[in-house]
Amino acid sequence: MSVRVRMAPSPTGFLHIGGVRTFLFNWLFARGRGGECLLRIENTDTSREVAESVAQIERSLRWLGIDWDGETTFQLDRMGRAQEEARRLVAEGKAYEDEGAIRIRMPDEGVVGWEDAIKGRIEFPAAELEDLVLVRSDGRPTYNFASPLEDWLDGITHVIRGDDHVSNTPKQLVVLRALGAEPPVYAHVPNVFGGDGKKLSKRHGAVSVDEFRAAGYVPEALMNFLALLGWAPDGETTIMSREELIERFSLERVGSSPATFDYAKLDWMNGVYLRSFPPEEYADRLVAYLREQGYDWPEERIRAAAPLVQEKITRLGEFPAFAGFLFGDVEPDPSLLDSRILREAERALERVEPWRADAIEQALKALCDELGEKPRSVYPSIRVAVTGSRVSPGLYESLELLGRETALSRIRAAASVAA
RNA sequence: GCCCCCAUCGACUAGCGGCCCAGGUCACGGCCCUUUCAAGGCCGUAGCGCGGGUUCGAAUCCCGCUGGGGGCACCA
Repeated sequence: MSVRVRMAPSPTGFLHIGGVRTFLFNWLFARGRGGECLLRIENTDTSREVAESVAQIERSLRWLGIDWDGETTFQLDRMGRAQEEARRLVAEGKAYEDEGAIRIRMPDEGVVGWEDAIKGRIEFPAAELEDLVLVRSDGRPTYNFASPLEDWLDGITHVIRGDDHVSNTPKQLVVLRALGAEPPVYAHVPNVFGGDGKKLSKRHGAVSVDEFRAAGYVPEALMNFLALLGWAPDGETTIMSREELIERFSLERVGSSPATFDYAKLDWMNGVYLRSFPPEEYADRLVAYLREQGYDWPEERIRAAAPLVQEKITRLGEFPAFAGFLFGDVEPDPSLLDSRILREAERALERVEPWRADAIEQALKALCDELGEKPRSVYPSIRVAVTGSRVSPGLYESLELLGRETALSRIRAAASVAA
C-alpha cells in the first residue's frame, strides 16, 4: 500500500514553527517511503481565511524545502459533498436533524479506540462522546466532519498531526465508520513547548518561519533542528542532511512526551551549517540574505567580507552589526582609544607595502616589538578606531579590506578624539 | 468537574529486564590555543519525580500518588 499524508494548516496568519515540525514529520514520512504529501487548507470558516496567509504558508514551506504533491486544496471546496454525505447518513439513520443542523449519533456504550502509531493504544469511553454536529444550520460542515471526510476522499493513509487532536480522533473515527470508510493510521505528535512548559509562543522568541528566516537561520539547520524535536534516529547522530533525515525518519522513533524548543541549540546548529558551506556558497547566501533584508551594500564587498565572518557568526543576521564598519562610518568610543598607540600605528601602517593582511600583520607585530608591548595591549585601540567596536573580524584582514586610505583616515580621526 | 496523554542531566535525547554506579549533543564551568569575538582541543558539573509491587535482577514491567500538558463548541 502506498503512503499518502496531508499537511493541514489553518490559514490564520503566519506559519507557526510548532506546526511546521508536524508538517515536517508528515513530509519526511511520505518522502522516505515514496509516498505522497498533500497540502490542504482547513478553512471551514470563511470569515477567517485569507488568500494572503495561504500564500505565506506556501512560501514558508518552500523556503524550508518542504514540498507537496498536486494543487493546494481547500476544505471549503468540498462543502457540497459534505452536505450530501451528511444527508446520506440521515437517510441511513446514522445521523439526524436538530434545529436545522445535522448531528451524528454517537455510540452510547463501549469504547472507541485506535492503535496510535506514536502513542500506542488509546481508548475513549463512548459515553464521553456527544452527538456531534456534522453540518451547521447555515450549511457549512464542521471541522470534525470535514476533516475525516476529506481524509477519506483523498485516500489519506496516515494522519500525522498534533497532540491536541487526540480527543477529536474518537469522534472522527465514528464519522468514518458511519461513512463506511476505512480509517487511516493515526499518529499524534507531542506539542512543542517554550522553556516554561507552556505552548511555544511569541513570548518565548521567534515562532513563525518568517521570523527565523529574517534572523538569518538557514533552512537546512532549521529543518535538522526541528526533526530532532521529539525524534532521534539513535542516541548519537545530530547533524543530518535532508536526505539522511528522509532516509532515517520513522514514526516508531518519535517520542511520546512533549519537547522544549531550545533556541541556544538552534543557534549552535545554525553555526555548524553556516561554517560547513563552501566559501562561494556562503557568500551567495549572505548576499541573498542581505538583499532580502533590504541592505543595498555593494555585492563585491559583501563577498569579500564573507570569509572574514564565516567562522564567527552564528546567524546571518549578525552580519550588519559585526561587519557593518566595512560599509559605513564608525563612531569609536573615545575612552577606548589611546592616541599614542594610534599615532604609532598610523606611522607603521603608512609604509606597509603591499596593502595585504600578511604585510599588515608583519608591520603591526614589528610595532608591538618596538613599543615593547603585547598585541593584546596595542591592538584594541586600533581595532576600535577602525571598526568602532572591541569585537570584530580579524584585524589584519579587516584593515586590508577597508583599504589603506580609509583605514588610515579612521586611525587619524580616532587619534584626535582619543581621551 | 469529567475524559485523554505524558514523566531519564537545565534542554534535546539513547536506553525497549542484566552490556547502565545511565551514553551522545546543546547549554554551563575549568584548562589549552589566541590580535578581539568565534572556532577548535582536553577535562568537568549535572539526571532515571515519589511510593508500592513483580523478578535472582528494574531507568526499563504493573499499580497508586504527585507533577505537567491537552480536550470537553453549530472554533479549527
